[in-house]
Amino acid sequence: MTDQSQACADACLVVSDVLARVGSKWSIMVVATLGRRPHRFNELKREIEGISQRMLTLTVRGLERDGLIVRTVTPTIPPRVDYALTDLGRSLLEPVSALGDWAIANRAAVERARQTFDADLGQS
Amino acid sequence: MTDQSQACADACLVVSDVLARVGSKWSIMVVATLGRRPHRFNELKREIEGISQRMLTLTVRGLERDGLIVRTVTPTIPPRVDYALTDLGRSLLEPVSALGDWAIANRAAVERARQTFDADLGQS
DNA sequence: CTGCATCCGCTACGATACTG
DNA sequence: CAGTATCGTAGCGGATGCAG
Repeated sequence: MTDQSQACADACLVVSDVLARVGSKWSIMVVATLGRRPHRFNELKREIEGISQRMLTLTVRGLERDGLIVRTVTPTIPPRVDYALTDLGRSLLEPVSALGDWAIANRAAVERARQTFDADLGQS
Repeated sequence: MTDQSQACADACLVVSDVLARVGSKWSIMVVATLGRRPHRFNELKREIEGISQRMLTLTVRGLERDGLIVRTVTPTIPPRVDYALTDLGRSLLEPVSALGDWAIANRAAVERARQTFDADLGQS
């Protein structure tokens, strides 16, 4: 392995680590939803259509563990739990938005590439 | 679902789609490696330590399908296959680098948050 | 050298039911 | 309301062997 690839491997491990969390199916939706305003557990569940209660729990746990969101418990009856972005979470929103802009700007190109690829596959 | 969350869901689906590809364990490494210069199949395999042949094949197929990399076959004996970024792939490198910078800049904060979280878990 | 096919374990995920 | 627990399944990903 070259020095250059070693340096890349080092950086890539960190980046992969972040991407493993941010890139997981639901994390980005939770972060984006909380980016608008804080939400309660079931508010998140309702707004993020299709997510199961289990996955929402696991997702917010992971995000909280990484310090991207905070979980505020109000021990009333019924209990109330609010989730909100931390400063760290908000700072993540910026590069993620950049990636989001890329995705939206190039969605057509990607879609075309896929159709071409799949079509050529049929000819082989 | 509100109009706002509907608009988010729409955008998030696209973003998730991109992240599902880019965020997969090996894709970013392949893109980053090809970002430096084109590589042959086994060059990639050697530089990206830990990747299995199967996953490298699947990863480059996926990236090729999405139009992010090109696969050039030279039918000699032994056969030679080169992979390189497309313009689309290079344009992706920019927002991904931004995310990479964030990851590197905040790796310590995330690591600290995790340790704190895990420590508090033991107390509960 | 570059891949594809097969087998197989593992874990992520969804559905459901139960608790404080 | 906000979870936890359990179970079943499906797909990811590694190891190996074969082919062009």
